[in-house]
Amino acid sequence: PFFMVTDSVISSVSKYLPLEEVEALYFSSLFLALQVKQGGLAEKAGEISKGFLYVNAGCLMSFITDQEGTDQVIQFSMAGWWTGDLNSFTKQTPAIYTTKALADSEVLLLPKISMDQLLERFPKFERYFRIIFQNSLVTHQHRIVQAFSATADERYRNFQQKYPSLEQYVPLKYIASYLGMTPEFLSKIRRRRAEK
Amino acid sequence: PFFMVTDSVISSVSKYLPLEEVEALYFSSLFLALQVKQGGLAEKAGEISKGFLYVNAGCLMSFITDQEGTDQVIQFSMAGWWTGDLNSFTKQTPAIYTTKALADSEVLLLPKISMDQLLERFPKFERYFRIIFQNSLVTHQHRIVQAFSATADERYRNFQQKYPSLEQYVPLKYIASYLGMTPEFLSKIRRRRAEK
DNA sequence: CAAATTTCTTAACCTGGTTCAAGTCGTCGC
DNA sequence: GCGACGACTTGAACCAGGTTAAGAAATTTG
Repeated sequence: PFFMVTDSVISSVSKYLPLEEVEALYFSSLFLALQVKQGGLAEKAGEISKGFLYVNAGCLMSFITDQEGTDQVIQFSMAGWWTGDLNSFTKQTPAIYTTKALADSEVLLLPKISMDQLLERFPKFERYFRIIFQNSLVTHQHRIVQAFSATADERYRNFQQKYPSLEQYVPLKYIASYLGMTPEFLSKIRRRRAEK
Repeated sequence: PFFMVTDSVISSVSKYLPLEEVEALYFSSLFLALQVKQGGLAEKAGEISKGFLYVNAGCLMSFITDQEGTDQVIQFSMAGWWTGDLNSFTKQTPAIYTTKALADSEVLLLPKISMDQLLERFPKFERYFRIIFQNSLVTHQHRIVQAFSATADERYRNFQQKYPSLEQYVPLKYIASYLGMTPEFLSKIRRRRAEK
C-alpha cells in the first residue's frame, strides 16, 4: 500500500527505537483498524479487552459506571495515545472501563496474542512499551498527588493548561467527572472566574 | 560470596524471565546496597535521584512536602517493591519526592547509568521493567478511581484490606495522609467503627 | 523515672463541595 | 418549525470532611 493507516504508531515507536523495514511491516500487520463514530464504543465494561488501543485520529474517553449508574471518567485519550482497560488486556479478564468516542475516531487495535507474538519475535519492542508505561506511570503519580492536595479550582486550572484543546469538544460534565467534582460545582467555578 | 544481598531482586526478575548465570551476576554487580535506619532518608526532594530503589528489607514511604510544609504521603514501599522518584530517575532532574525509612531497611540502589548499560547489554531486562511498570500502572489507575469515588471510610477499609501488615508499624498520621484525609478525621472514623 | 516530644483523640465550629429542584439554552430528529 | 432531549446554570439546603485548639497516651530522651 502507498500510505498506511499505521503510519502514526510506527513513528511513535521510531521516536524510541530505530526500526528495520521488516519489523515495521510486521508490526503494522498486527493491527486492526477500527472506525468509531462519535458516541460509539471501542471497548465495553464487562467484556474482555479485544486489544490494546492506539488512537490514530479523534478523541476518546474511558469511564467506569458505578453501582448507582453514574459515570466516573478515568481518562481522555487523544490522537497518538494508547488507551483501553490495561488490566483487562493484560489478564484477559472482564473490563471495568468502557471506552467511548467523543468525536469520530480511528482506533488501531493490537490484540493480546499479537502483542505477545510481537514481543517474542522482536523483543526490541519491549523497550518501546517499557518507556510508554514508565512515562504514563509518572503522569498517574502526579494525578494522585493533585487529586488529594489541590482544590477543585486548581484541578480545573491545571486541566485547562495541560489539555487546552480538549475543553472545546468535550462536554463539561465529563470534564467535571474527570476532575472529581459535580458538573454543578464546575459551573460555579466558571462563573466565579467570569465575574473577576 | 556465598550468599548475596541481591538474591531477592534476582528472584523477582526470575519470576518473569529465565536468567543465565552471567546475566544474574552482571545484574547483581550493578547494585549498591544501602542500609537506612528508621527515620533515615533514601532519597531527598531537591536532589537528583541516585538510582531506582529496590526494597530488600524493611519498609519505606515517599512523600511530598508542600509550600506550607505539610507532608503528603504518596506511597508506602515494602520488601520486594521498587520505589523512589521515577521522574527524577528517568530525566535526572531534581526529585520532588523524599523517601524515608519507616523501619530499619536495606535498599538496593540501581544507578541510571547502570540501568542504561544493563538494558543495552542485556535487552531482555526491558521485559522485566515493562511488566513491573505495566502492573504498577494498573494499581495507580485503581487508586485514582478510588480517590475520586470512595469516601474516607471506604478508602481506609480498602487500605486495611490491602496492606494489613502496614497499619501496625506505620504511624496513623501517615496513613491518613496517604489516604487523603486529616489525622483527626481518620481518628473520628476509627471511633465511629469502635462504637458499633 | 521524670521531662520532653511526638502521636492520637475529642469536641466545637467552619467550609468546600454535593444534592436536589427548577430554569435556560442550544440542537437534533421528525 | 416545534417538540424533546441533553448540556449548562442557578440557588438553597445540606453534609463530609477540614480547622483549630486542647488534652490524653505513648514513646523517646536524659
